[in-house]
Amino acid sequence: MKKIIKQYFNVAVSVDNVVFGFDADGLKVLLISRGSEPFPGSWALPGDLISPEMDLEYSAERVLKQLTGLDQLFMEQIQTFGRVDRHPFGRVFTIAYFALIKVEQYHPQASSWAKDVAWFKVTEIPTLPFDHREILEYARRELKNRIRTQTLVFELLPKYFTLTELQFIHESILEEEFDVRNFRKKTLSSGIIEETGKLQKNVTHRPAKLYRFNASKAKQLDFEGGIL
Amino acid sequence: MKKIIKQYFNVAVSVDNVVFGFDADGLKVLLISRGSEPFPGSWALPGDLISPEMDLEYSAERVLKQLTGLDQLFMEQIQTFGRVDRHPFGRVFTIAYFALIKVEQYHPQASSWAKDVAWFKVTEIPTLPFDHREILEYARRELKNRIRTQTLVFELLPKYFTLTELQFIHESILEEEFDVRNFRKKTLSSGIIEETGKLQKNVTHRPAKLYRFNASKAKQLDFEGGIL
DNA sequence: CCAAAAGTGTTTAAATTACACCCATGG
DNA sequence: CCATGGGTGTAATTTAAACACTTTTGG
Repeated sequence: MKKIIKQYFNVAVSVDNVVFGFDADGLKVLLISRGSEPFPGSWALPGDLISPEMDLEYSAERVLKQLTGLDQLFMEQIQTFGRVDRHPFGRVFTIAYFALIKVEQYHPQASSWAKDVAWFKVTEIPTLPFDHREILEYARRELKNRIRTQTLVFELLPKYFTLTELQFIHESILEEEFDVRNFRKKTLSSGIIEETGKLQKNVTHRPAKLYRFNASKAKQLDFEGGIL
Repeated sequence: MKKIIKQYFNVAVSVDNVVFGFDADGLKVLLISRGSEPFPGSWALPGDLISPEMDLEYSAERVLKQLTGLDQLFMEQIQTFGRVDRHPFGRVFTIAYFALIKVEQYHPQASSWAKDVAWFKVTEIPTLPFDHREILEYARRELKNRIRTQTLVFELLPKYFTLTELQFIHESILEEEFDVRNFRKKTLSSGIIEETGKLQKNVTHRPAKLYRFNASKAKQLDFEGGIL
């Protein structure tokens, strides 16, 4: 028993969060500027070693909150990365999560050892330490899959949104274009988004109708897949 | 740095493998009878603590080989489980993998601390220790998803198989029935399975044609999804 | 000749794709 | 009145679903 502890209970576990956000110029990822070893000064996924006393799910939320102030986000586990040499301090397994955020409604702020925090377009990511690049690419693929098979696109949109935004977000994530009329027909016929009667304000063109996701209708219809 | 080591490098990581097999009476899972603490004598998923010197992927293969003799199987990571109290010896994160096996072509044998090894129908699983029940159910759901989105059903079938077997395996995994004619139309039209000219032998009814998966054709067609 | 599973086509309904013009607003 | 993005319908094609009888073999 003592031998077992010595032989096996000597590794560490971390979580790394891939936080996706969405705004007028497309899909973004939240990175922090590291203020401690290893790799101080470099942009990286908000992640940290986790303490043995907390459940895994909760640890992921806590790390994110500690580094960025973000809380109460939609989060799901994606994959664990365990290459022997992925961390310079020793053997660290990292469990990657992704989180989806309504950019307008939260204001991430660096805290703890994070010196800064910023959104980066997914097409303009700087060099990342550890295997964070690999984790990010994996997360992007998973987001593609899950946007098609789960009803989670609304986690990225504000409460009121236009169909054009809904289409643009799908196009950004799936890296594919859709026909405007077919897209509208399909999404509206799902029965899970509804008109609000409101219109866009202060736009220099015909104002678009604002829609909202009807979660209770979705539940009632047993709607669980993607909207496309 | 020393503090960090003391504070974080004191947990363990294990892998647990959910090995799916398929034969005439349906979908099976391979379990071992545990010959060591904790839970000696109980049936469990073949899994074990892993050593800090090996890559994660390789650890999963190695644990499976050590306990059951099985090697060179198709394996994929599914999810990591990290409830604080899931292991009585301390904080153990476990990374679950699933493996798919052609039952006819391998003969699992208990070794190391596994005292026995046996196939159990997925509908007749005994009580399992740790959170193995939860892991198994998660693996079944993942298998359902992946059978529809990846070309992996052939990992469970022998080299030569009948279309009835192909249909039965889909029905077993997806827990859903399909129309014979529609099933055959769809699978054959995929272009990735081919007749071999061979027939079943020693059956007490009209012998079925034997087909085989044409992997190079699949690659050529960029066929990546499920066959249904 | 019987039992048991293999094998085979057509019709209907539903979903997907392709495609082009007018509308409402602010400046 | 112009620029900008919002908004709309129909026909053609493809895909999915429903459905019942004949064939081949071994015993």
